[in-house]
Amino acid sequence: MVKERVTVVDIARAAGVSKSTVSLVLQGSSLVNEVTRAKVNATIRELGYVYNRSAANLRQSKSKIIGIVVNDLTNSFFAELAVGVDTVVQSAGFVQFLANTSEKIERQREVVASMREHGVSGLIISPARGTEAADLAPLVESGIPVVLVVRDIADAGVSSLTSDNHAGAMAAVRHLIDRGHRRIAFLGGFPDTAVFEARMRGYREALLEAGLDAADGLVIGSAPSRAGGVTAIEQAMMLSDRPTAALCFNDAVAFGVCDGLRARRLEPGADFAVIGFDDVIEAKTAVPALTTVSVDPQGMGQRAAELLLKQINAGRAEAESIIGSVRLVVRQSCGAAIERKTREALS
Amino acid sequence: MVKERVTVVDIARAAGVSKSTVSLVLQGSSLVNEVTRAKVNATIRELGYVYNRSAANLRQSKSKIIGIVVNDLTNSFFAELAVGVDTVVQSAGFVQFLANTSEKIERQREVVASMREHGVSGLIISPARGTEAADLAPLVESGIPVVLVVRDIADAGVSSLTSDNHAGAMAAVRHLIDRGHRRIAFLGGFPDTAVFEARMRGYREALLEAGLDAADGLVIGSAPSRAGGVTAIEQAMMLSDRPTAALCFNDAVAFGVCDGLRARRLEPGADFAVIGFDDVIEAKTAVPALTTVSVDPQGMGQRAAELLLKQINAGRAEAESIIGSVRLVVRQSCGAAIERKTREALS
DNA sequence: ATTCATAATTGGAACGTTCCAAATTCGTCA
DNA sequence: TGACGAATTTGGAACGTTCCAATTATGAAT
Repeated sequence: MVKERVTVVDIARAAGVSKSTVSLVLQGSSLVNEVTRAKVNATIRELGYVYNRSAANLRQSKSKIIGIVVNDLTNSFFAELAVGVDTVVQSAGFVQFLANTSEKIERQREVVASMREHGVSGLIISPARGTEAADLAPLVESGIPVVLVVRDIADAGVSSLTSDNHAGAMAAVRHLIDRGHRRIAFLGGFPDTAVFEARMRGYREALLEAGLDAADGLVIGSAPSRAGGVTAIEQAMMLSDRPTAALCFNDAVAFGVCDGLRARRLEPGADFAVIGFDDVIEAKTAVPALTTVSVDPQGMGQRAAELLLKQINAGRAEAESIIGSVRLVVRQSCGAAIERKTREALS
Repeated sequence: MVKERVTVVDIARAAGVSKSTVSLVLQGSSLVNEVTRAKVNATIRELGYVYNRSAANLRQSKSKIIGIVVNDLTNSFFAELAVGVDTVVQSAGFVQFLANTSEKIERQREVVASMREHGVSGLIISPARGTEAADLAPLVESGIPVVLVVRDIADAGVSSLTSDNHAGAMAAVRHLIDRGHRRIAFLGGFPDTAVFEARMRGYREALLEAGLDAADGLVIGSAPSRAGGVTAIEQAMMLSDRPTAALCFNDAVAFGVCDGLRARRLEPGADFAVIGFDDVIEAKTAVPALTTVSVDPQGMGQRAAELLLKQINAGRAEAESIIGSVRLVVRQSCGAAIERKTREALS
């Protein structure tokens, strides 16, 4: 049962042409006559030939592989990002190496090295916490296009695709203020990340703009996960002067906050307004449907892939930083004000 | 800026040894003297050499790549499965090609072909709906180990790792019956899949065992997603004789069912019992915490990877079918805790 | 018939590694 | 000193492709 490999020379011999001709057919060259092309293709099918990309890579040192490394595939935001990348990358005839770092910088070093050894022709990376420009230096030195997604790294000299976290956070908080909220918390996320910093800055700015003071006590960090959201809201509810609304670091945290509220017999949307960030796929079907700042992870993955492919094809493109715009999607979880108004109207 | 490649010969020249020696060092052979090894390693670092796996693959036709293809990466069950695979595969020095088929058989064909061309030394696949044994035939003929996960395919002649869907469903339904439920629905999932069939059979059998009749009307299919769960429960509630409990096809459906119940002002766990299947990571933090049949997706990914690696190392292992055991994790969505508390209060 | 342009085809030399058989060095023992 | 075995080292020859320069076939124009 151990079949030995069928190679181009086998095909060539069987079809009565030279291996060069077979190679030409394989790459769809227009140089080859229609009838020979047909004959060769027939032979290929007949002998069950499979193309050996390792060999091809060796000769023409450019592979059809791109790498994508994410810090937490378990988070559906990143899973969706990955499928976004996958769709465009696939249809461009590339294939993706996907690695998950679980936020561990050591693991990230390994996988990046491994990808380099495999000759990826480009890399999309959502870097683990604490990644520095130096970690990416070898890549850029060897001329491999890199695009950072979600998290930017200062002075890395590579392209990046982030979203307008600052504007998104401002829009969300303004909305809460418009609805009459005065004590608004910012819940979840690790404070030492650039994304946290940007969202928090937007939150602060919107508060100041409205003449509200941005007390530090209402900013409560946590793991950026559902479980983290639960603990963050618990902490928030222990405050002497409780908030009535919260902007959450991301949707996962927001769901956790909803869970935590229910555990206290508070109905999210009615008794407390919550807004998320990301607009993951579950946001619209959840009950109450989550008001959130839409980042469109899948679209982001697609754009990142397009950017990367552009750089790969261009040979050597200079770094560009794209800040994707973002929009507030108002659904039900921030409906506190409405409910209150209704209640007042009834009384 | 365009650095040309540093190769083993460059290292050899710089270190004053032959390329063979460098190669030996690279593979950590014990044949080479300690001091030369050190010298070579120093040179490697100094010149910034990066190993070229394409070249190595070409020579010793076995790569350090395994492929994993899943039918829906957006579903966190599969995302977790993928990270499970990733962890063990990484630490064995392999790297994974991950592809998402979005349940499209055509896409699956492409990605499998592509992986073959890249010379993966093994493949883990959760096949798209409608995959037949013939689709995998080329793989097995060329001696590439394949392990099916989650969904088995009859007569494919490859290893498979599934979970005991039948027993899990029975346990769940028995539990509901024990709690006094008599009208129990089976919600969600595509009826034309083996997994659906197995779970449904378990559901039926548990009902019959208890002398309840398994009316067809209580089995309602839908997309195996959160949105599908919403529609399924809506349909169930339109029945003249409504169910009081449901076993859901998977956790995503179960969450959707909870959403749908809330939309009707029914509290899952209190007014209606729901049990999921899979035990995804959110199941324990959701409110109410989801009672579910635990399948441990990450562990499943790990076991699949281990099985695959075993076969890769063994050269040619015969197919084995593993049916992972499964256990019911009782949390709050089936009303268990509440009932218990009530009972204690009464006594 | 000859010439010439164009279309098609083709050998061989890479690409960067591993593997094999053979060669070299080294220490030890007679 | 010579011989011998073990420990190291080393030249090629692969591996399966692509690319280049060169060759051959084709057909039209003279």
